Amino acid sequence: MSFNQTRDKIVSVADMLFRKFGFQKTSMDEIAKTSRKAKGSLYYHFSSKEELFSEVVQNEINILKAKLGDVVTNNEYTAETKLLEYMMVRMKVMLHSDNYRETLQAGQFDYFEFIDDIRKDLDVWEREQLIIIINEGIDHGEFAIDMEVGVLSDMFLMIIKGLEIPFFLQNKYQEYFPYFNGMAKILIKGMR
Amino acid sequence: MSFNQTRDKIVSVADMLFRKFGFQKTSMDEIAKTSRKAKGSLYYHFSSKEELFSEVVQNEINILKAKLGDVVTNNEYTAETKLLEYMMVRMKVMLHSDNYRETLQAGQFDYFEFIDDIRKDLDVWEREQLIIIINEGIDHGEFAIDMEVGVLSDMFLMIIKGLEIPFFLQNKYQEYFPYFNGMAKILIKGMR
DNA sequence: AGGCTGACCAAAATAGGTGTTTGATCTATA
DNA sequence: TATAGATCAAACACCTATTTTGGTCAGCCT
Repeated sequence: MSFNQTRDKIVSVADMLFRKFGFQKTSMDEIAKTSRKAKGSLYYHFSSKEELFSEVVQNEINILKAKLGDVVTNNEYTAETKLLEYMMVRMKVMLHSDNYRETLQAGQFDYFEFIDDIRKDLDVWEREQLIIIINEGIDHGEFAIDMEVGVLSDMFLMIIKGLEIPFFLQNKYQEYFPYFNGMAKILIKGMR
Repeated sequence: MSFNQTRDKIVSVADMLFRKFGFQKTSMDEIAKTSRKAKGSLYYHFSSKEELFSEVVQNEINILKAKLGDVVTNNEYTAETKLLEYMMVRMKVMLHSDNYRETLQAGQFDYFEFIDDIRKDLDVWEREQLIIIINEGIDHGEFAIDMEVGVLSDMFLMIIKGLEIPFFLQNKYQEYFPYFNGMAKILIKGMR
């Protein structure tokens, strides 16, 4: 097995186990045994358990970014549709990002501080995407905003992220998701 | 001391201690000693620790209801202003409802199931208030809604409650509150 | 009687000590 | 260079003894 094959194997096994048991309940020993590598090998490729987990989470976030990016750059959509799709796609993809979602509990405990950089990067990136959409909407005369675009973008993010906890950590996804589309429409209508 | 005086003393001491140490870290022994009553007295007035805590929480919720009720019945406000004020007042009052806020962690742990009834009552009540405001807005021609009022009310509640966790449990209140007013305005504008 | 007390109980939480598992390192190997 | 596995200190789980806890009850006081 080549360098990259071994590395990928470790990451995919780690992803599976972290998904199944969570960060703390998954040991490096278990990852080593399941991937049929020695523990030393894991530490040859990753400097720590946290770094390995970070990579797993980063992969999930890259998927999220890719799907959201598709929405933002899809020129068959109006700005309004983009905003709506952005919110819907985000929720749907997040539902399967088990490892990232686990880190949302950060507020309660003090694990996952090491993931803060990743989270902040995502925040900045999403803010940029929303600004792009909103500016596009303003240019096309779809939106008429009387406040700064950056602030508006922040508020959107605040709402979407505010819903992450009840949706995913309190398992209200099934209950609330049917309303989500209607709620997004009101939000967007408020920007016209 | 009369029956009611003793009872009030117990409740106010319990409120103080629960506020300070939380439900689990406050013992009935401590409440008894601090209020200079025998433990038996506590159990003469309240059937259990949970019931005592429930009363403390209920008091906080009654305050919240009173202040929100003032907004809803204030006829100097338009429906739009009522909605805006409702959201603002709710956040501000909630900030001081320490004991109720503690129960928001319910999703993570299994304490506080016994408070579910109280929480559901509040949900129902708030839903009613929002429906009142929205209907008023429709009657006065302020709002033009193309969906059922009950559903719209649910969505409003979902957003407000969704923000409780980041605001209060993740201590983002100071950071996010300045944006809250602007966000509420957009939401409300979406209903015109 | 109604309101309150404090000793009392079983169950739960805690403290202290032991052995195992854990994340991480290091030398050896091919 | 890439992988392996023995090895280490620290964290963790596990057991027992002790304390604390929520809750009860017979009786006291007014």
